[in-house]
This record gives sequence, structure tokens and C-alpha cells, in this order.
Amino acid sequence: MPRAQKPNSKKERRQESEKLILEAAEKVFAEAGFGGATMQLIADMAGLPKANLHYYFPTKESLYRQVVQNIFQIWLEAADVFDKADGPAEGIGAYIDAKMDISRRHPAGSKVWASEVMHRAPVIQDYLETTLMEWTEGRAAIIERWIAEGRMEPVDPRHLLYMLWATTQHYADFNHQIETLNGGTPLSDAQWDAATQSVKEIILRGIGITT
Amino acid sequence: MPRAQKPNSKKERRQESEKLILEAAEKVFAEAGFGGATMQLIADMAGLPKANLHYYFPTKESLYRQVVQNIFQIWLEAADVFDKADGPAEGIGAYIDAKMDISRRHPAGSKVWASEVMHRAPVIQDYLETTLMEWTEGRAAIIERWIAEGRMEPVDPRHLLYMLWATTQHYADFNHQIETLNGGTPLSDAQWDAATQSVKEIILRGIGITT
DNA sequence: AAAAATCTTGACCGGTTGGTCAGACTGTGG
DNA sequence: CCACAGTCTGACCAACCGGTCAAGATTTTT
Repeated sequence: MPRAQKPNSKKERRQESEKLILEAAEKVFAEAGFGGATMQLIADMAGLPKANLHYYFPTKESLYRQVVQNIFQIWLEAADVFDKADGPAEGIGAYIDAKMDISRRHPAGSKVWASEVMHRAPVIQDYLETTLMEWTEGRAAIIERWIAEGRMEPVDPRHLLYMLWATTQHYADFNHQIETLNGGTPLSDAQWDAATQSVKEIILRGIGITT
Repeated sequence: MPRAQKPNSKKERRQESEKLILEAAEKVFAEAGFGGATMQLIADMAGLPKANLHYYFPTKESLYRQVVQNIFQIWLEAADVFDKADGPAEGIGAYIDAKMDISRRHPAGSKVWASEVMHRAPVIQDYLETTLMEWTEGRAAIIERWIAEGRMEPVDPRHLLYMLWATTQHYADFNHQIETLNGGTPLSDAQWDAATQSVKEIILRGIGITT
């Protein structure tokens, strides 16, 4: 009878290895970029022989594509809080909270995403044109409704969204610069809270919400 | 007597070639990243044989370093408007104008800079620790003075600066995403103005300045 | 005009990279 | 216990990369 004495079974091992590879790949792609990353480096970081990577992911590009899709998924899920809110203060505030949390917990993934978009999105252009486009238009409509209801100042919804993305993602993509300016040490828990508070405070006041 | 019939003279040609190479390198580094860029690609884009690149820039890294330093220079010069202003509305407003202008006119350079910082600043870490650190502390002091004088809301100066950097740079680094969401076409002059206006409006109102 | 200094370039090289593959290994179903 | 499908890996390869170099071309200096 096939019990799992050790975490061994055909399917378990497969999932485990894939996860190991994807995590290593995310870090290496983030630190070196797609062009600078090597399968050997990813293999070393995952603790597997290089040929094993090519068993699970036939090409470097397919591995990269999976990493990008994973972070895009996380990115999209943060949007849920936006929909559940019944007003701009709650909706945008919670969205900033969620995106700052992603920046803190998935800095590598955020960098991979940023790098992909900066390089003209060679592998996820279709996502931008479909999923992201729909998402953006949907939220822009919500914001416009809030404006029409007089619950916030009339600002261009798209530029507001860009500002939300830019500001929150900055704490992931440029964390090295922020660390350097912070005396070479990573932000503490309290400093992350302060950062989130600052961002929320300025933006919410900026769209006419008094807390 | 050495007249310049055609744009030929030793020093002129040198400057011309270096400029040609640096412009090509900026584009290629921006599009492919340091690791993905090849000297051959840069040479082709500059219309020169590869060996010629190595005459002017001994290594790929030295060429890259020059590109990064150039954009850093432009970046720093935008700060002048900050100092000349005698209040937050004028200072921060003009700074946003200047940085949006850079994003528009030097998207490639901005991307190279972003990429460099994202990859933990392997070649310009010393700049971050010295020049950028001093710059940041200087402007933070100015902002704190404005706050003490009651000319703007008490916000953390550093997080305000990060927001300025993030928001303005976003229009360069993520211009492909913005173009896609704009229906696949680049922002028009009017749209750039609208973007700048939106950013200024939200941030200035966000720090308590009523226009 | 000759010599010196600077510039240009095709050909070349050692090292690295993504990817392949034959064969060993291992859990699984009968 | 066996046969089979799935998993693993060392060795290998063609392609490509950054960088070199010698020899020629061009400009500057004497």
C-alpha cells in the first residue's frame, strides 16, 4: 500500500520539484534579468542538476513564462479588495494595503513582472491586451461612479490607477535603493507600516478623502 | 591647414562615434537588459563593426557604466528646479514637470537606470551611497522646513520623494503597458499634459496644497 | 614627405550557454 | 515479482558571446 513515509510519491515529487524550481527561477530572473539568468544558476539555487530543469520545463522561456504568470495571478488577486469595498476610502485604502503587502512579500516576483513589462512584454503581451485591459476598465468605471456620486474629487481614473501601481510597486522594484537610503538596512516592520500609511495618507487626501 | 570639409577631424570623429555608440547602447540595454544585450547588437544599431566598439569602450561593462552615468546626470539636473523654488507648490510642481519631461524624452535611459537599481546596482552602488544619499537628505530637509513653516501637511519627506520618483518614472519604465492600455498607441502631447496635470493635482492636494 | 599617432576592421579564440540524449533509477499497477 | 511509465542525470554539442590582435588606413605632427 503506497503510504507517503517520506514526502515521496510520483505526483508529490513532481509538485515539489516544480515549486522548488519556480522559486529559484523567480529569484534568479529577478536578480539577473532574463538574459542574465542561466539555467545552471537556477539549478544550483534549486539544488538540482541542470538537466532536471529541462525535464520539467523544456526551455528557459517556458520556465520564465510560468514565473511571470504566477506573479500576475497574485497581482490580480489583490484586486478583490477593490470590488468588495463600498466606497473609495475603503476600496483604495485596502488596495494600497494589499499591494504594499505584495511588494513586501514578493519583491522578486514584482521585479520579474516589472522587467517583463519594461522589455515590451515579449511573453505576456496577450495578457496585457485582454485580462489587464478588462481589469483596468472595470476599476476605472467603479472610480468614475464614485466620482459621479460625489464621494471623491474628479480625477482621471487611469492616472490614479497608474499612481497606485507605481507607488506601491516602487517599494519592491527599487527596494535596493530604498534600503541604501535607509542606511543599508531593510525596512523594519514599523517602517513598512509607516510607508503604507504615508502612501495612503497622501493619495487619499489627494483624491479628496478626509480621514 | 586642417579645415573640417566634412565632419572629419580626429576629435570630431571620436565624439561622433562615442555619441553614436552610447545612443545605440542605451536603446539596446533598455530593451534587452545588461545580460540580454550583445555588443554585436549595439554595433549593428550604431552602424559600426563590433571591434570598433571595443576601441572606444574596452569592455561591455565600461560602456554600460557610461550609459548609466549619463542618465544619472540628467536625473540629478532635474533637481535644480527643486532648489530654486521658494515654496512646496512651486518646487514640487516644477519637479514633477521636469521628471515627467525626462520620462517622455529619455524612456530608454530611465529603463536602464531602473534595471540597474532593480539588479542591486552592481556598477553604481557608490553613487547611491554618496551623491544620491546627499541629494535625498538635502531635499528632505527642505521639505521638513516647508512643513515646519506650515506650508504643507506634515508628511514623511522620504516617502513623498519615493512617490514622486515612482509616479513620474512609471510613465517611462512602464510606457509599454500604458501604451497597451491606451489602445496600442503612444500618449499624444495632450495626453502627456493630462498625465502631468493629474499627477501634480493628486500629489499637491495630497500634501495639503490647494491650487 | 616621412614619421608618428590614432583609428578601423576582418578574422580569430577560449569560455559559456541553452538544450539534447542515452541510459540508470524508481515508484506503480497487475 | 515483473513490466512499464515516469523520473533523474552525467556527458556531450552546436551556437554564441565578449574580447583580442595584427595589419592596414587615415590623420596629425615633425
